[in-house]
Amino acid sequence: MITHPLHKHLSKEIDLSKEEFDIILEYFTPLSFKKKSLVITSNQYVSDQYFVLKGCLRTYLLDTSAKEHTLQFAIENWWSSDYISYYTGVKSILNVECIEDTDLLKVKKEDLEQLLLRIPKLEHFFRKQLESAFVSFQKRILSNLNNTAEERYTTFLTRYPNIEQRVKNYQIASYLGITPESLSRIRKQVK
Amino acid sequence: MITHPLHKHLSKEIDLSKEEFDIILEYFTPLSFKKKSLVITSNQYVSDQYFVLKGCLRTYLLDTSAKEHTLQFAIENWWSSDYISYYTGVKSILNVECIEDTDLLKVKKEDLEQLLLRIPKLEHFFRKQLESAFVSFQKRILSNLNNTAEERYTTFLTRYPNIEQRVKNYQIASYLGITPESLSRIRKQVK
DNA sequence: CGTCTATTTGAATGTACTCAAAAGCGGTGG
DNA sequence: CCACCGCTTTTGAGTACATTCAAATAGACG
Repeated sequence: MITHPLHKHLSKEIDLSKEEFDIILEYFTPLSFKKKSLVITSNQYVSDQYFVLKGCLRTYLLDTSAKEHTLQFAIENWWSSDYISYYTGVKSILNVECIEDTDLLKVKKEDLEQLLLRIPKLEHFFRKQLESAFVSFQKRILSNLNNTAEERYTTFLTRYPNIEQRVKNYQIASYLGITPESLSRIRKQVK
Repeated sequence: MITHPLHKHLSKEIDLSKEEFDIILEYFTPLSFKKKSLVITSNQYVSDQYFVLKGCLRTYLLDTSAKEHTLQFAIENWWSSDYISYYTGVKSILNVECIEDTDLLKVKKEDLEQLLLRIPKLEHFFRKQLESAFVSFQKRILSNLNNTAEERYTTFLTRYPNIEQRVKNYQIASYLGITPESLSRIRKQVK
């Protein structure tokens, strides 16, 4: 019987014995953050990624006029990081903040690469993970090109179910690329 | 001395002997297309991806009002497919057309997966490939959220250098998410 | 209960869009 | 080589829609 959330999550793609999973788990460090604290800030070299056990993260860009542009939300069983920095080695331009009190599992890039060598099945998992992340970002670009803000909003609600209660509307607006006022008017229409 | 374009391309990430590359090459089928022909059309199951030897491809979505939305261009040494269909197994929604007479190397998904087992280094290559594709799509989303159409246009020109001569402006407009008329006015500004 | 933050509403502004027409460009055939 | 045709780009005018700014309302939290 699989009880650990990360074990459950990995099991969607690969079979792992209790023993294998225990090895994996040793590579991860549990961390707890209070609401509003920042897990990643801009202008750093990011060498970790995070698995969300409980809570909710938001990844956003702060532009030159101090406006926030939300790239991604991450709830339970999602992964998060500044992947631009993580993968390419440049300094981060993104911030990752906790929208709620949040429990994370952190893993260092180097450690993960080692772990992938030790447990090759995991490499398969992370390739699949990347594939689906790639696909969902492609879909988002198509949605930006093809759909109105109202359509994107309803798509958002189905993609992040039950997230309205957890996330501020102005944060959703900044994900959709519109102002809070525009989202407010869209929400009035939708009803 | 490495002469084959695909060998050169793979060598940016991994070392391959002539013998190894010859094995790899057997998995690929050369194809030639005339300008304006479609490599992939919507409503199919896509099980191949393509490496561009010569020419230029454009991947686009045709919406309900018959407008085209360009997801990607692919010139020499780029890969192309409908990756949403390829990775998730759903029917394609995208079209891939040849903007010029184009020479491709085609590889079947099943064959590629086999090949990855046979030559594990290649798996590393394709993971890296996915990572950088993922990163560039994240950047594009951020750019859509953060930048004006004019900024996105100049970014586009640096990301696809020397492509202006090869691609119609209305196709660039459909990549940027604006009308050809708007792009025309932007181009007038930029000068 | 009061304060701070988030959301809604309204009015004015601006930016990108649509539609229509003209100009430019490239390829083909006479 | 030139003239024509089709396609692309540009230009202009009117329109629609999202934005900004400001103010009012609603909600959350100590």
